[in-house]
This record gives sequence, structure tokens and C-alpha cells, in this order.
Amino acid sequence: MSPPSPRRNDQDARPSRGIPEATVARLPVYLRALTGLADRGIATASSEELARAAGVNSAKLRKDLSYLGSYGTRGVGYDVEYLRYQIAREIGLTQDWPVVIVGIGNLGHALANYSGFVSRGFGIVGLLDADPARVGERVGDHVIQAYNELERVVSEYGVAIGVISTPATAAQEVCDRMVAAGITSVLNFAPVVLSVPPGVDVRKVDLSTELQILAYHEQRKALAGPGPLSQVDGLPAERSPLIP
Amino acid sequence: MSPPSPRRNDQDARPSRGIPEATVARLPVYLRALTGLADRGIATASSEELARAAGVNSAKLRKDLSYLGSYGTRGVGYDVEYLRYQIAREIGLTQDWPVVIVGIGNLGHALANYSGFVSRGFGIVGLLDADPARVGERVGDHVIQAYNELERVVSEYGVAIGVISTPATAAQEVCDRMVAAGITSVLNFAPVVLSVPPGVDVRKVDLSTELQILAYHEQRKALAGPGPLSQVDGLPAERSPLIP
DNA sequence: TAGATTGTTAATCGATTAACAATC
DNA sequence: TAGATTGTTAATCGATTAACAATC
Repeated sequence: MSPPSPRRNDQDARPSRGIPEATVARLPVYLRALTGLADRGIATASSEELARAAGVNSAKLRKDLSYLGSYGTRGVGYDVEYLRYQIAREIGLTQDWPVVIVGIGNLGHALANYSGFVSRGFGIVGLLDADPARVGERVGDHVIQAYNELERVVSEYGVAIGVISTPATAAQEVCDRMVAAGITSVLNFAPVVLSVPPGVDVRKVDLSTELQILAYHEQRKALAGPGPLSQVDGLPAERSPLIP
Repeated sequence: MSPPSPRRNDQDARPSRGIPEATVARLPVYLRALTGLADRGIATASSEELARAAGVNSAKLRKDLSYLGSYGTRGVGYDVEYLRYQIAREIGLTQDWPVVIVGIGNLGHALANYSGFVSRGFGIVGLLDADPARVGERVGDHVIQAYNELERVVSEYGVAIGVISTPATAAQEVCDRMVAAGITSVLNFAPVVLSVPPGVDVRKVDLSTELQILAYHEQRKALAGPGPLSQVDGLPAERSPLIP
């Protein structure tokens, strides 16, 4: 009966706004694919070639890139270096992001030594640990500092992104303290669901969740029987238990 | 004009089949939440309580659980232990999954020492590295073996899931060899897009992608200006560069 | 111009959510 | 029975995909 209610129109915003989440999550993949092409001396790539390098289909890639603007040339393709820069700018990698890591156990060491960290616009400005025995230890180019230094490091370097690689039991309290100190984005490696106030982003990386998702699909493959056509002319593929 | 073409009906399959991917990805989260509740001695939980513990809304949780069956009691809620078992069974965690890890650098060490590994139905049956200098080194309960042992370990233990924590340059060749040896699920920590034949599942965990997604949102917060209401009465929030 | 390839449209598919009848 | 809460429906929203007009 009544006309559709007037709705806030996304057109009002700048074109750089409102990129779908699914697209945002793929931009880093495109960026990496472009870097790979550039390293191999390739100056121009079609959506088809770029999509292959990124592991997606070309329709999706073109749709994704269309949210950023028109950076391709019809009949030609995309200039690798130009597109790479545009995506980096869109993500915000034309500036450096200071990052603090709390919890320097095995995983924290691995993160601190991860070269992709520095090379991609992120810089570690603090490695913090609550264990006094670890404070002062050298890890890569850095020295582990006391957890108590968190507020100082965050304000001194203007840290916006914090990484949590503590045990699960400590993660929420570390997160709370990060947020109180001014951090508004958290990358969490601890296997807990973190509570944060509105305006704070949390992303979670969870080994055991990933393994469980694989196990689910693996189990279904076994149930479906061996062979790509899921023929059921034999018993399900046998899997040995842990003891051989 | 013509009636819709006859389509293969999912109803034909058992109810345990065809759980949406988004739901599958949340089952491990529910499982962990249930374990947490059980640890605190809670025997029964409503969808509302369970959803809070898992960090989702209760409608989504009920919808997700409905794909597994009717394991709740109207007016009462869910029996924590019973539901926990049903989800574990659905995922396939009532059996143990032998896992092999290739690439025992910093990250490989962290993964090998990760306790959630063993405790959640996964068992490491091999730590492999291509560097002869590392072979023989003790990591947790295991000893690093030569990369050459891959085929033997996979067939001896019936390994279906392989973890790649090598440098990016080695990842594709390791993956190919895993697949040739019979592995059908790969968890990849190397920052490359892996090519695999149909029927092989790959999941990727990528630190720098996660950081970049956070950076994108962080940048938008800065552009929107300080304050939760995105007021633009001031300059964008200042972020210091890496050098203070 | 002819060929190639982008950027966009529109159809389809899958995921989320609110609401509520069923039922403990 | 009255109150509580599940399981399901249906509406909405967001993501994917194929197709193709626009255009280099």
C-alpha cells in the first residue's frame, strides 16, 4: 500500500565507502597476487589471469574491483603496478600501522619473526609478556618488555592494532586493557570469544576451529565412500586410528 | 512456460548431510562454548545463554542447531553434555584424526606445542622438515623427522589432514606431495594460494590478510572521525607514524 | 575496423534475522 | 495450567555468477 520507506542511500557516501565485507576480505589476496605478478615482471594482467593467480573466478574479481573504481582498461586488462597501488591505498597500507603483540610464547615468537609483518605496512613496536623471566629476551629485532608497559607503548606509538597470543585464560583481560589503552582493532589467537565495546573490531585466528572444519568435510568424504564420484560400491575408505 | 527443471533433491540425503558451510564453521565455536559451560558445572543452557557464550545471536544458534536435529527441550533448553556430544559427533571428533605437520620453524614449533591439538581429537603423528640440521630435534613429545618420510608417515598412520607451515616458496610442492601421498585436507599457513585437485579441501590461515582487514576498518574509523557517532567536528583521529 | 576485455546488470543462491506456533 | 523456550517459517539481506553492452 504505502511506498517503500525512505532509506539512507549509500550513494550519498564517497565511492570508497561501503565495500562489502566479503570483498574486503579478498583485497589482501588480490594484493598478494599482484605482487607475485609484478615480481615475475608482468606489467599487465587480464581479470582472467589475475583471478587465476588469486584463486577466484574472474566475474567475482571484476565485481570486487568495481567497488574500488574503474582501474582497468577495456580490451587490455589491468596495469599490475597501478592496481596494486590502488588496492593498497584502499586497504590503508600506504601508511604504516604500528602493532603491539602481547604474549610472547611459541606463537608470539613466530609472529614476531614473521617477515610478512614488516613487509606489508605493519611494524612491531612492542613485544610484551607478563612473565618477568621472559622480559629482556631478544626476539628478532626486538626485546620483550613487561606487560605493564602496554599503556606507554600504545600511547607513545599511537598503536591502533593489538595482537593477543596469550593463553586463553589471559586473553579477555589483555583485551580489556588494550581497549582501555586506546586500541580499536584486535587480532586474537587465543581460543576464546572476546567481548569488546562497540567500535572495536576483533578478528580471530583459531587453529583448532580450522582443523575441525576440515575434519567435518573429511568425515563426509569417508561416508560418501572412495572415489571422486562418490561411488558406494565399496566400504568407506579406511582410516587407521592413531596407533598404526 | 516450461515447468522448473527437475533438480536433485537434498531431501534424498540423510538429515546429517548438507549442513550449510556458515553453520559448519560455527559448530567448533559452539563446541568450545559448551565445554566452557560444562567446566563451570552448568548442566543445562538455553539458546540465549549458549548464544551469549558463543558470541552469536540466539536465532542463529537455534537455526544452526536445527540442521543437526532436535536436541533441545522446549521450555527448558539444551542439556550441555548431550549437545556437546552431538556436535562433536557431527563434526567427526568422536574419532581421532592423525595429523602431520611439515615445516618446523617458529610457527611449526608453536603448532606442535599447541595443546588444543591433542585435546580436541587431533593427534600429531609426524613433524617433518626439509632441513637436515633440524632433523632429530625434540619438539614437545615428538622428534623432527626428514621431509622424505612424508609418504611413509601418511600411509603408516592413515593421515588425512596435513598442515603446511613452510616458507611460501616451498608450500605448493609440499602440498602436491601431500596430496600424492593420500592427504585430502590441507591447512595452509604459508601465504600462497595452493592449487589442489578436486576432492581435496584447503583452508588457509593468514596473519597478514587478517591484519590487512583490520587495517581497512581502522582506516575507515579514522576517516569517519573520532567518537562512536562519527562526528566530524574535529580532525580525524591522529595516528603517529612508526617513529614516535 | 575487429577482437578483446572491462564494468555492470540481473538472476540466483545462500545466510541472517525476527517472529511465533508448537510443546515441554 | 501458565510460563518458558525450542524449532521452523518467511522475509530480508548480502554474495555469487553468468551474460553482455560498453569501449578500449
